[in-house]
Amino acid sequence: MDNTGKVSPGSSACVAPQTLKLEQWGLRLERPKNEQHGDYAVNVSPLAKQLRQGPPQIAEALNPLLDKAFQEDELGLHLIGGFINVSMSHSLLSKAIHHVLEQSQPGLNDDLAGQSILLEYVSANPTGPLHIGHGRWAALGDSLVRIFRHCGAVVTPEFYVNDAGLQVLKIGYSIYLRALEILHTKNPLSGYTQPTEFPYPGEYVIDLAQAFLSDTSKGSKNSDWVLQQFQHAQKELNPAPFEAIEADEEAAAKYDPVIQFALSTVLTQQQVLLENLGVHFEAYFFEKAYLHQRDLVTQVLDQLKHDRFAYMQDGALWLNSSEFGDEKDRVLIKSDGSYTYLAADIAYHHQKFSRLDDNGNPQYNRFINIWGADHHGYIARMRAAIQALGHPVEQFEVLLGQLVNLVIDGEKTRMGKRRKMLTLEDVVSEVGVDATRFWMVSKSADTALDFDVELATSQTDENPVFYAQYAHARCASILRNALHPPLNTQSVTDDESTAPFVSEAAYLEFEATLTPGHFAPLFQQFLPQETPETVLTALKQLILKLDSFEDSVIESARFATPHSLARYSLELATAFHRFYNTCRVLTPDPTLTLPRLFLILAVKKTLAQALELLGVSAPERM
RNA sequence: GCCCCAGUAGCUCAGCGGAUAGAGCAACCGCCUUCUAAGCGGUGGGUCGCAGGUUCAAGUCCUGCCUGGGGUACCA
Repeated sequence: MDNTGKVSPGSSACVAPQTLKLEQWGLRLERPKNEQHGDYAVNVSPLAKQLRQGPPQIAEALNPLLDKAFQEDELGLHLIGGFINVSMSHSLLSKAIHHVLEQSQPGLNDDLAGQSILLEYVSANPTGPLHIGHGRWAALGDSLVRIFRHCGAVVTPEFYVNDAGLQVLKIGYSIYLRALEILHTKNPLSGYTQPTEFPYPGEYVIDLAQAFLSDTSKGSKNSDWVLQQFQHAQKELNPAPFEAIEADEEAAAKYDPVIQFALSTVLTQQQVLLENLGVHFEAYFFEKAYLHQRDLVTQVLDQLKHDRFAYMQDGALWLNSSEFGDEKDRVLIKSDGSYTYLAADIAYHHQKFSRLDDNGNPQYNRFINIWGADHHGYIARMRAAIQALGHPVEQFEVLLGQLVNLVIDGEKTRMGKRRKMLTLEDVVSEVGVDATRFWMVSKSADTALDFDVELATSQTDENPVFYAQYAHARCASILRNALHPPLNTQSVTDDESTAPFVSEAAYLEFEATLTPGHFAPLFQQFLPQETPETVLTALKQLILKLDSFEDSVIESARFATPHSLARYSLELATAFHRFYNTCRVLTPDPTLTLPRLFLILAVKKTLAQALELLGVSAPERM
C-alpha cells in the first residue's frame, strides 16, 4: 500500500507538458477549484522552500518557460499568486474530443505497465450462501481487476476455497442432521432423538439437505445412505451431537459423501451468483487439493522450523511473529496436532510467492488481498510469516474494507443476527446487478457502508447509478434519432422534417475524414435560441471532464479507489446533462449537427467505459 | 489496555499539505408544443469531533483526548 505516488495528469490529451517534467520538480498540473481561474493550473508553492523565494516570484520566473512550451498550442497563461493558470484554446479542446474518438478504449494507459498482480478476494468459506459483505469485496475486487488492466497491469483474480478443516465437517454434518430430520418427519425412525442444536443452524441448510436427498448423481439413493449412517451409529444419543463426531476422526470420515456434496453445491451456488454479478475469477485455489494433499503446509512449517522461526511450546508449534512486529507469537499447530487456519494460509501465500512464469521468473510482483476489517489483526502475523519465509514483504498488500450494514425498514441489522438471513442473492434479485455493484463501490472502502435495500430499489432519485445510465441512454437516443428520426411525427408532413437529421453518407464521410478541425463549429456557430456564452461554458466543462477521464482511471488504480471512478461517472453525466439542456444537438444544419453529434459520441463512449470498469451496464434505452 | 477505520451542510458522502471546503439527497423557488423531466437552473444551509503542535500554508501531517464501528483465540 504504497501511496506516495502523486497523480499527475501528465498524459492528458490536451495539455501535455512532458517537456517541462513537472513531476520531477514535485509539481503537477491540476484542475483549479475555481473555474474562473482557468482550465488547468500549476501551483508552484512546493518549490518555495527549496528556492527560498515566495511562490509569486517563482511563478513569475517559470512563466516564460511554460509560455514557450505551450506556445504551439495557443494556451493562455496568467498568474495569480503562486499559481500559473492555463486556459485552453478551442483548438485544444477540439483535440480532446478527437482524441477520445480515436482511441479504441478511452482512458487506456500504461501507468501500471510491468506490474503483474495476483489479486485475491471474496474467498468465502464454502459453508453457506454469500452475504452482503461478500458483495462489497466482489464489487470492489472485480472493479480493481478491470481498472488495473486498463492501466496496463497483468492481473490474476483468485478465490481461495477453505475446503479443509472443521467448518467443512460442520456443514456436512449439519446437512446430514437435517436430512435425517426430514426422513424422520416423513416416516418416524425408532431410536431417533431430536437434536438440540445444529452446528450450522441456518435455514439454507434445510434446503441443502432437501437437495442432497433428491440428488441421484452418485447412482445410489442418498436417503439410503443417511438411514444407513443412522443405523450404524450406536450411541445413547442418535444422532450424536457434533462434539462427538468432531472428536472422533473415524466417525468424521464417514460423513465424507455429504461433505463433498456440500462443498460442490455451495461453491457452485457462489460461483453462479458471482458470474451473474459480472465477477469472474481466473482461478479457484482449493486448500485441500493444492496445499494439504501436496504436503505444502508441512513443508512450509518444516522450513520455518529449520530456519528457527517456529518453535515448540506447551505442545503446540508457534510462529516467532513477534520478532517481526506482531504483538505476540502465533500458533501454527495446535496441541491436538491439527493445523491452525494461519498455518494453511501461510502455505498458501508461500505458494503464491513461489509461482514462476514461463521464463522461470517470479510470476507476480504484487500480491493484493481484500480483507474485511474484522481480519485486521491478521495482517501483522501474515507479514511476519512472509518475511520469515524470505519473501519481499513490500509486495504483499492488504486492502482492508470496512464492514457492511444491511438497512431494513430504516434499521441497521448486523449480519447473522436475524434468523432469516438476507443473502447477497436476495439483495441482487431485489435491487439488480447494476445498482448493487454501483452502490458497493460508490464509497471509499475505508468507511462502513450502509446498504439500504429499499433505497437501492425504490427511490431512484437517491440511487445515482440511474443518473449515469440515463445520461448514456440519452446519448444513445440522440444518435439513433440523428440517423433514424421517429416515424411518428404526424404533425409535420413536409419532406424535409421527416428526413434524418444527417444522412448516413454525411455521417460516414465526417467520421472517415475526422480531424480536430472538424469541431471548430462547436465554438463558433449557434442556433438563434441558444446563448453562446451559456453553451460555451457547458461545452467547455463537458470537454474538460472528458479529457480528465484517463487521469481519473489512473488515480483509481494507484490508490485502489474505484469510488473515485464512480464519482467521475456521475460528474461526466452531470456535465452532459447540463450541455444537453443548453445546446441542441440535432439541427437542420449538418455543419452544426455533425460536430455536436460526434461530441455526444465521445461522451457516450467515455461514459460506457467508465461504467464498464465498474461492472455496470450502459443501456441504450431506459 | 493495545491495534485499525471513521467523525466535514439536516441526512449520505467526496476532498493528492496549497486559491473563497464541494456533490447528491432532503427543504424552498423556477423550467416540458423542441434530441428521453430517471433531466436542468436557482436559494438557503459549515466552530471540517475537541485541544495542542509542525509548516510560508493544515479538513489533510504529528501528539493527546472524546464519540461511533471493527479487532484483540491453540475460531475460521
